[in-house]
Amino acid sequence: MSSSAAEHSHADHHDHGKCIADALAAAREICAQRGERFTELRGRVLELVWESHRPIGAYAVLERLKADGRSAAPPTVYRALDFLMEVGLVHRIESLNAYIGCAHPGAAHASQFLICKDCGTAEELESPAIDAALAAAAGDHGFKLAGRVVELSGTCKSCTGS
Amino acid sequence: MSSSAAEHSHADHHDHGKCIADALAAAREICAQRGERFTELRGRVLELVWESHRPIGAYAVLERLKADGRSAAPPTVYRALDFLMEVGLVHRIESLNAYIGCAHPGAAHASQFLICKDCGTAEELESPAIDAALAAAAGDHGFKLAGRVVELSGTCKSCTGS
DNA sequence: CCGGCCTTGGTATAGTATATCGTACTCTAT
DNA sequence: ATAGAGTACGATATACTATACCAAGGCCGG
Ligand SMILES: [Zn+2]
Ligand SMILES: [Zn+2]
Ligand SMILES: [Zn+2]
Ligand SMILES: [Zn+2]
Repeated sequence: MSSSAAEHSHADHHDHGKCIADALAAAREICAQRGERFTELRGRVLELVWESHRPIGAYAVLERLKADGRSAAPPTVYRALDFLMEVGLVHRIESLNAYIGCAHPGAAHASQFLICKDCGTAEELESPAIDAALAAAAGDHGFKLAGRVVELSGTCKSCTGS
Repeated sequence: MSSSAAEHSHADHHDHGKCIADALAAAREICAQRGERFTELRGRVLELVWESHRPIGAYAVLERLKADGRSAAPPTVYRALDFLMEVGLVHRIESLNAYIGCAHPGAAHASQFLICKDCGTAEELESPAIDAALAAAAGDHGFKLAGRVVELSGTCKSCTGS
């Protein structure tokens, strides 16, 4: 396995394997509850998204699928990603055209992302204060709020220190 | 000139021509102050962005440039858009891969967008409350904030009424 | 006028996403 | 079991978005 320098630079250098396994187990659970099929392909794509542990592009997922020896094309991965987003297991980062595993799947939530320009990580927040401010602003303008894209870029704590 | 039904559905059906003229005049002023060259091409691109009066894609701008009889290619429009964003005359909407004229150019500002899924308009806000909430959340996580992408989708006031 | 810098033209290519069609699988109801 | 409906996947083609690169022309300070 390979580990980039950026990955090692992080303070919370958790057990990556457990991290992924937990995400997959939770995903299986959630899909079962919702009566959705958590197929082998979908599981593998989710695993790949979590393995990167930072936002990963659809075509990067595709390459890794091919590296498995599996036959795959763009629609293969986009379908899987669309499904995973639908179920709430994956988020799309609009400003990066990339995807990342949801840190708190299972419950509907409006999240925000802190995207480090140095190490590439994207931390998922669920700040009620931000969401309240967004809802208030929308309400002030008679806007019926449906979707939120909140992506903050800058330098994360770990990268600032070094 | 053409006007779509969606455009007409809006309550604040302002004088479009004046709207564009004002934006161009302000742009000329700002570029002069900053010692930047507001060339014919850049002016035309800004004009086209404002003409659409909702987020417009780079390739849509390109088509309109060609319709002028001008020779143009993708880099032509991307260079102009990059310049206009640099100077703060245009914003990019990440979730749409599109561009829109800045409603309050000249001063640095963090803005948010209310994007109507029905009529396609994108209203630019500058909510201090939202920005404060974002800054607070970033600070809580030791994140040094540099860029903000806040794009809310839903249904605008005009479209909700009808 | 010269030389440097910025702007633009032009071509090629990279990167991201979807349309479409056919096949295989899964589940369910007869 | 078998038929049928619905879903998921394979495969090909294409659309959409963005950048790399080099050449030519315009502007401006010397
Ligand atoms: Zn999430
Ligand atoms: Zn970092
Ligand atoms: Zn603005
Ligand atoms: Zn609307």
